[in-house]
Order: sequence, then C-alpha cells, then structure tokens
Amino acid sequence: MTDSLDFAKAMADETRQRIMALLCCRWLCVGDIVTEMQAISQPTVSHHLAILREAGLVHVRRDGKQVFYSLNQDEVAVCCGRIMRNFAPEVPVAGIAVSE
Amino acid sequence: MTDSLDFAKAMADETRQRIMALLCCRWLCVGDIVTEMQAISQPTVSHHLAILREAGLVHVRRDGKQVFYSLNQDEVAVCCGRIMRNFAPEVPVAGIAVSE
DNA sequence: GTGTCATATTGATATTCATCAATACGTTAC
DNA sequence: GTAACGTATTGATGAATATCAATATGACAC
Repeated sequence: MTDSLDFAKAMADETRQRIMALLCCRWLCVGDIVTEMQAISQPTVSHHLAILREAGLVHVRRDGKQVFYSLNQDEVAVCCGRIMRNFAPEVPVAGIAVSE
Repeated sequence: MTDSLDFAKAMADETRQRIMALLCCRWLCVGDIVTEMQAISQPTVSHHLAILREAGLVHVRRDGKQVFYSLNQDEVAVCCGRIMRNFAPEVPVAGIAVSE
C-alpha cells in the first residue's frame, strides 16, 4: 500500500508507464518485457520493475528461472481513489468510486 | 488537459502535493501559500505553481497585485479517470467512474 | 512619472533519478 | 559438483529537477 506521493512517483516515468501498459491484463516474464521495450536494456527494465514492485503496482510470480509480472489493477484503482478523496473531494463521483 | 504522464509528473513531488492540499476547496494568494509552506521560499512556491498551472491542475485569478490559486478538482478527477481506464480497466468501478 | 508591493523569472547549485556495462545471484539441467 | 540461463544488483555517468538568492516584471497609489 502506497500513499499518493509514492504512487505518483512510481507513475512519473514514461518507461514505467509503457511497462505498466504491457503488463495490463496479462503476465509477462522479464525477458519478454525487455523484448517489447525496444532500446531499453535488461538492467533498466529490472530497475523499473523493482520500483513498480516496491510501490505495490505489480504482481510477481516466479516460475523456474523466469519471473513473471502482471499489473496490479486493484492497487491502481485504490491509489486513484485516494487521490480523488484527497484532491477532488467536491467532484460528485469521486467520493463514491473506490473503497479502500 | 494533460495525459497520464504529465499528470503523474506534476503530482510526483511532496511540495506540490502540499500546495495542492492547501488549495483544495479554497482560493489562496501566493503570499498566503508561502506563509503556510514553512521553510519554502517564494520563488520555489512560484516555480511549483507554474508546474501545476501548466498541468491544468489549478485555477488562477488575478486581483490587483495578488494572484489567487485554487485546485482544479475536476481536472484531478479527469486524470484519475484516465489512469483507471488505462491501467485498471478490469476493476469494475473504474470504467464508469469519470467521464471526460 | 516614482515608489511600493506581489509575483514571476533568471542563474547557479545540489540532489534525485534514468540509464548502461559489468557482475552477482538464483534456478534448472547435467 | 559444473554449466547455462534468466533476473537482480552494483557502480558510474549524464540528465532532469528542486531549491535559493538575486533580479525582473506587473499592478496599484501617489
């Protein structure tokens, strides 16, 4: 569970958002992520996955030598709900959208 | 209107989130913001206000010599809705929470 | 016009962070 | 055990950015 600042920092990078998009609704191992992220090295991908992991924004599963990642959509929704309660309390739909 | 990356970058700073909290549901002029942000200089506050302004996250109103700012809650909600559609499409409430 | 006040901008500095090459670690096969 | 493979970590470098002091800009009063 991250607060609004950690969540924003985790999302504040184009490479990480591209990785998040890749991991939305499917599991990919690190090697496949590296393949899809053209011109980004494996250590860099691993670095960004670590940041997403520490922010709780990805699920991780080990299978033999490979490590699979998937986007934690629930955590994304929870963090967005928190931002809306903090910074959009007067927008009607915001207050009832996501429970935590 | 900002995309998910610009929004996240604008929110990815503790000082800016503190300023946003100050401006939530009320108008403050720059001087009052500086007073409330202890140990942060006026140029630094102005710098952060410029970033929030360029991200569309604040309303601005001039009154004589003073410039008043207020949080744009609607834009916050719109950006959160965009993030949820992009990165939490399978969370039930996310898809119907905010229209754009 | 001048002076004063409030805010914005400039220039410099320090910190944070993204990136890569090289290396270490963990797992499986043998 | 060793070798090979996949991933994580380390160390170094460059870029982005937060911060401040000093200055500039804009608005009002006179």
